[in-house]
Order: sequence, then structure tokens, then C-alpha cells
Amino acid sequence: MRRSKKSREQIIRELMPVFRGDSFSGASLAELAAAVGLGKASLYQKFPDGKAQMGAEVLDQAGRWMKTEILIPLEQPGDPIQKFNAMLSAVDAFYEGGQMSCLLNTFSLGEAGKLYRDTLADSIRRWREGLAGLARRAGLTPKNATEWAEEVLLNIQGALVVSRAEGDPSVFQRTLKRLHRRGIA
Amino acid sequence: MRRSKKSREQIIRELMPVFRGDSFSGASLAELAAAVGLGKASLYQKFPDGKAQMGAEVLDQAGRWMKTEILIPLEQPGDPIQKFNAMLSAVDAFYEGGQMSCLLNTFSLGEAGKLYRDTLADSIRRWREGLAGLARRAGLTPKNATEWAEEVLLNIQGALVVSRAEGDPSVFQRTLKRLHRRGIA
DNA sequence: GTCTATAATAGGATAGAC
DNA sequence: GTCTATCCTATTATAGAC
Repeated sequence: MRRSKKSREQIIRELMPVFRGDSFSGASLAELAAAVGLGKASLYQKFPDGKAQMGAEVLDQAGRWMKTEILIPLEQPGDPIQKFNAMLSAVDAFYEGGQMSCLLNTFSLGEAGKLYRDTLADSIRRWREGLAGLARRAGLTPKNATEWAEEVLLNIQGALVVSRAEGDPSVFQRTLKRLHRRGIA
Repeated sequence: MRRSKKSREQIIRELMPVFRGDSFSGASLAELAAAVGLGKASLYQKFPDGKAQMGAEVLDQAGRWMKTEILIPLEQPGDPIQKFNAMLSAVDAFYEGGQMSCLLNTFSLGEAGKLYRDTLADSIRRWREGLAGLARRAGLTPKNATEWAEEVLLNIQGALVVSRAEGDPSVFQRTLKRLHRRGIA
């Protein structure tokens, strides 16, 4: 037990839901500080470049989550269907059953969009390619694999939007079940 | 020519892109006023309850657009496929080829979500039911019709998110083409 | 390392002149 | 009806004490 204080990773984990609950512009320093349990000045000690840096590091951490929980598992040898279902479970957990927004959505609005666009586009590209590779290994033609991968992505992102707008995550749940049922085709 | 000044409808039309370019919290009075070409004080003359009222009226106008451009056409007698394709064209125009966000997305974030939830949920419900009704008339079972309608909605909403995050509307274009190709099934 | 205090700016909203 | 000027609060950010 070397440290009783919070790790940076833990701090970033606590910042994330603030950025996911509203847009980047909607996330205030007051909320961010409260979420971490520190004063605003203390946050600036850890993130000298302020909100933009917090956003960048939150996005980085989400990218690392995607890599370990999505991309690497998808690439492992083994039954593609099983890999796909594991991804759906990871997605369900990360979005808390459809109750949490995606940073791809909240960080692409307004001025923040310009600031983080490259990172966002890169995340989408890697997710899409990870899925497409899986689908090719499952026997789909390259063309069909690409199309299937994109559809999976759009269904997840669309379900997150609609769930939030309805204030009811059941669409998200139905969508994950449907993707599971459809499989890789 | 009774009036040379702007109609209220025109003003609301000019407010809309500000709310669609960022979240409700991200849309500032300065931007809103600039979009209309008036001072902030003049906007308050027209919208005494401020930003919340502007948001509500923008949402109302979007709801009327949906009714005239989506729901009523979907209900008209005639070839369901043709109705569906007309809807895809209207959607393409309204979202400007994938370059404009949906208010269902931007108004459901943060505090605004609580404020507008009922309206948003109602719009989604009507859109979904309009599509499901069309699918039933096209011969799908009620169960399949409901599922197809939801998938169409999620693909559109997902494509808008991904297009914006990538800074490239081509996903949206591909998605509309794919929905057209798939038809009602 | 965290706090209080404070600066500087932007945001939402109103008063009152024209 | 629109404007300038202004108010109040929130917001981002920093200085300096502990």
C-alpha cells in the first residue's frame, strides 16, 4: 500500500462521467472538481492546461479502454462469434446498460469537435477495422465485412442517443440483444 | 407584402443550427443573437423566457417539420417503398447530407435533457410508430415491423453521430443508400 | 498537495433610451 | 422593435497561504 491517495487513473475515471453527461462545453470546472472531490485550484495543479487537458486525458483513457477491452480481444485467435459476444458485453458494461453517453458523441459537438476530431476519427477507424477484421475471419467477404462492421457501430451509437433522448435504456438493451442474435452476417 | 421584417418562423429557423451545432448548454445567447442578426436584448423581446423558450420553440418547429415531412407522407396511401424512399430524401435534406446534428441528440444532454425529455421521447415514439405502420402495410409482421422501424431510426441517429465525430458525412451518405437498398424488410 | 481568495471573462437576463 | 448599457452570476483560471 504505497499510496492512500488517488491514482491519476482514478481521478480521470471520476472526471469521465462529467464529460459524458453533457457536452464538453457543458462540463464545468465546478462539476469536474466536485466529481473528483477536490477544489478547482487542486485540479489545476494536476492539469495545468485546464479543461482541454482533462478532456484529452479522459479521451486517452477511453482509448486505452477500447484497446484492451475491444480491439485486443477482437484480434485474439478463436471463435469470432464468441469474440463478438464478449465485445457486446464489454460495451454493455462501459455504457452502463445504455445510461452513459459515448465520448465520440459529446466531444464532437461545438468547438471541442475541432479540438478532438483527429482522436475521435482515429478511435472510430480502429473500432470499425477491428470489427471488419473479425467479420472477415468469420468468412464474410471484405465488402460485407466492412458493411457489417459499420452497421454494428451505428446501431450502438444510435441506441445510445435514442436511449438517452427517451430517458429509458431499453432500446440499448434490445439493440445489444439483436446484434447478438444476428451474429456476424 | 404586409411585413418586410422576419417572420417568427424564419427567426426560429436561424436559431436552430446554433442548437444543432453544440449542446443546449453550449449554445450561447451571443451566438443565438448573432445567428438572427439581432442584439441579445431584442431576442428577449421575442422570447421573454430566454434560452429555454428558444429551445422549446426550435424543438416545436422541428416537430412540425417531422410531422409534415415524415409522418404525414408515411401515412399516405400508396407504395410503401416509395414513401420510405421519400422519407430518406427528406432526412437527407434536413440533416444537410449528414453535416447537421439532430436535436434529439443535442437537447438530451445535461440539464436540458430533463427539460425537454417528454418532447424528445414523444418525437421518437411518433417517428418509430410511423415507420412501423408503414412496414406493416408493406406486409411485415407487427413484430418485424417494429424491429425494422427501430433499426432504421438507430442507423440514422448513429450515422449522424459518427459522421460528426469523423468530420466526414460520407458514413451518413452510405447509410442512407444502404437503407434505400435494403428497403422494408 | 490542497485550500481560500480573487482576478478576468463570458454567460444569461433586464432597464431604459431611441 | 432594436439598441446601448448594465447587472448578476457562473465560469475559467491564477496567486499565494498553509
